[in-house]
Amino acid sequence: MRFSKLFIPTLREIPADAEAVSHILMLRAGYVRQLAAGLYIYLPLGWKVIGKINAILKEEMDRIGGQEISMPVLHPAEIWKQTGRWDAIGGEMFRLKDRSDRDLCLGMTHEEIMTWLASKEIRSYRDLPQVWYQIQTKLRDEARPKSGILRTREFIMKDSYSFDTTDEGLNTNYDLHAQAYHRIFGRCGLRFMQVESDTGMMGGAGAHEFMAPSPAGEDEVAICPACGYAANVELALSTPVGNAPADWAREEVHTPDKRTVQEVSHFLKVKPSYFIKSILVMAGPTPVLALVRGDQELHEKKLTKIIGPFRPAQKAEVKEILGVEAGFIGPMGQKVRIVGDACLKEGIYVSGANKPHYHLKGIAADRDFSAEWHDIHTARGGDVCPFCSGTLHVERVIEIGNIFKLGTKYSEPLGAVFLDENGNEKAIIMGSYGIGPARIAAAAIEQNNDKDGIIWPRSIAPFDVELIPLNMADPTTTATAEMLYQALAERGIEVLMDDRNERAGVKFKDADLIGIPTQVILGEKNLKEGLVEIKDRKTKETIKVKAEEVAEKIASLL
RNA sequence: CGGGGCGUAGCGCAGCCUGGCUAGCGCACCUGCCUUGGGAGCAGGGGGUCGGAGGUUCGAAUCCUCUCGCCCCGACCA
Repeated sequence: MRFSKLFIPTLREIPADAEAVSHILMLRAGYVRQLAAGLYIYLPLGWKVIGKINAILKEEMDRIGGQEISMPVLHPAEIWKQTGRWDAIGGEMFRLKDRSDRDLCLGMTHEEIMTWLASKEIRSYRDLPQVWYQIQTKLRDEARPKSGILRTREFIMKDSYSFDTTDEGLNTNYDLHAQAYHRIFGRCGLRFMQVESDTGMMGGAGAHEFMAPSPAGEDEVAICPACGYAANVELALSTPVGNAPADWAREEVHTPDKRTVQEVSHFLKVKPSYFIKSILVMAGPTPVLALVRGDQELHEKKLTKIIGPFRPAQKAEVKEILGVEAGFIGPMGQKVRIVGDACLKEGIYVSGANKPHYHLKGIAADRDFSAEWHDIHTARGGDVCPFCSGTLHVERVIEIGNIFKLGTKYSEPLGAVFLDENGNEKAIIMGSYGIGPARIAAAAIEQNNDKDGIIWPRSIAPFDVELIPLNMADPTTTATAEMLYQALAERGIEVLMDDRNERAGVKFKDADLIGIPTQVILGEKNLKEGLVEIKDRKTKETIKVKAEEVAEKIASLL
C-alpha cells in the first residue's frame, strides 16, 4: 500500500486523555480514535493488526477442532432469565426493549446462546463432542472503562465453547484450548504466563487465566520461580515469612488510645508482624471475627469463599457484639465464629485485650484462643511459596485470555441434554474459553516499544516492510522504490511505501512511530552506488544491500 | 457509585484567582518560494466565541447555579 493513499493520521503530541503507553502510541501512530468513553474506532492500521491477530486465532482454533460460527449480539431476555443471569447481573448488562416491549439485552458473553443452540440441536452422545467458536462483538456497560483499548464497553472477543459427554471429555477440550492459547500468544510475540484463576460466579471445576506482564495491567499474579506455581493474587496461596521466635510471658499491657496496629506497634516497639489484627465482619446477620497478622492484609475474596458474602461491621456493632470498642478487640474468649489466617497458628503474638486501652502480649493459638484456620491474607512478593518454599514474587499483568470449566451450570437450566449409550438423559458438560484480540494488540505494544514508538512483533504488524524513499524529487529514488515495491509484493511481502512528498525526518519519525518491524531506506547517496539500507526497527541495526538483492534478502529475514 | 482533575482552533496549551480594548501561543492546515538522511526555512493566509443552559453585572472565557462530557484513583468486573 501507498502511504499517501492510506489514512494514517499520526500525532506529534501526546493526547491529553491518554495515560497507558499502548493507548498513547495507538493514538499517536494513527491506529485508533476514541468515539466516547470505552468506545473506539479502529483506523486502517489498527484494523489490519486486529485482522492479523484474528487470523492466528482462527488457525489455532481450527487446529483443535473448533468450528467457527456467528451468533447475534442482540439477545432475547428469556434465555438469560432461564440461567438466572438476567437478575444476577447488575448494571453491567445493556438492556433494551423492542417495539413490542419485549426485553432484550446486548450480549456480554455467549454462554446462554451457545447453550441454547446446543439444547435445540444436540440429541445423542453421538453428536458430541462439539467445539464452537466465534469472533464477535461483546458489550458491557463497564463501571469504569480505562486504559484505552484495554477496558472498553464494546469489544471483540474470540469465545469458544466445548460440549462433552463426560468430565474426561471436558478436560481434553480444556487442555486443547490451553495448548492452543499457548501457541496463539506465542505466535503473537507476547511474553505471557498461564495462572490459576478464580472461578468466581462462574463456579465449576477450575479456571486459568493467560496473563501478559505489563505495568498497564489491572491484575496481579503471584509467581514462584522455583516450582512454577503461578496464580492470580485473588486466590494465590502464600506463607508470610515467619517471625523470629518471641518468648514473651503472657501479660496485659496498657496501650492508652493506641488502636491501630501501626500505633500499638510503635508504642510497644514490637514489629507489626507480631500482631494479630482482629476484624469483625457481618456475613448477613452472623458476625465473624477474621484474624490476620498485623503486617498482612485480609483478602476479602478468600474470606468470602469460606463464610459467604460479608461486609465490615460498623463500630457500634463491634461494641455490641464483642463488648469492646474497635481497636482493642482480640480473639480470646470470644464466642463468635473465628476464622484465622493459617500463619497465625505458629508463634507468639500481641492482640487487643478485649478491654479498652489494653493489649495482650504473649498469646499463642490453641493455648489462648482457637479458630478455623485458612489462608485469608493477600499474597505479597517475598512471601514463601506454599508448595516448594521458594520465594514468591508478584507481578502486574494484563489478562489476555481465560479458560473455564463450566460443567453443567448452563446446560442444566437451559435443558441442553443428550442421551448416553444406555439411553439415560444427561446434561452436557461444558467449557468456555475467551481471548480479547484488542488486548493482545495492546499488550504487544506495552511489551514492545521505545521512545520513538511501537515495535510490532512481525506476526501481527500491519505490514511486513516499510519502504522509505527519502527524496521523492529524485527520479532514481522513486524508480528504485517502485521496483522494490513490485519485487517485494511478488514475494507476498506486505509493503507500506511512504510515497508522500515529505522530508526525510518526517518519514523517519512516522516510520518509527508506526512500528513496522523492517524499514527499507532509499537515500540518494547510497543509490549512487546501487545500495539501499535495511533497518531493523527494534535493534536499529542497518545493513546495506544492493537494490536488486533487497527482496531476496528480506524474504530470508522474515 | 465514592474521591480527584480537566473541558478555550484539528492537537498541545496560556489567559480565569484579581471580570474591561479586536481571545493568545506552539504545532498542524492553505498559498508561494525554497528544501529533501531524523518532525526544515522565509513570506502570506484561513480557522475558535471559550462544552451546554441559566444567572449576577454597564460588561463574563473569567464570578454563581445547574447540566453534559472526558481522564485518573477506588469500588465493581459473570
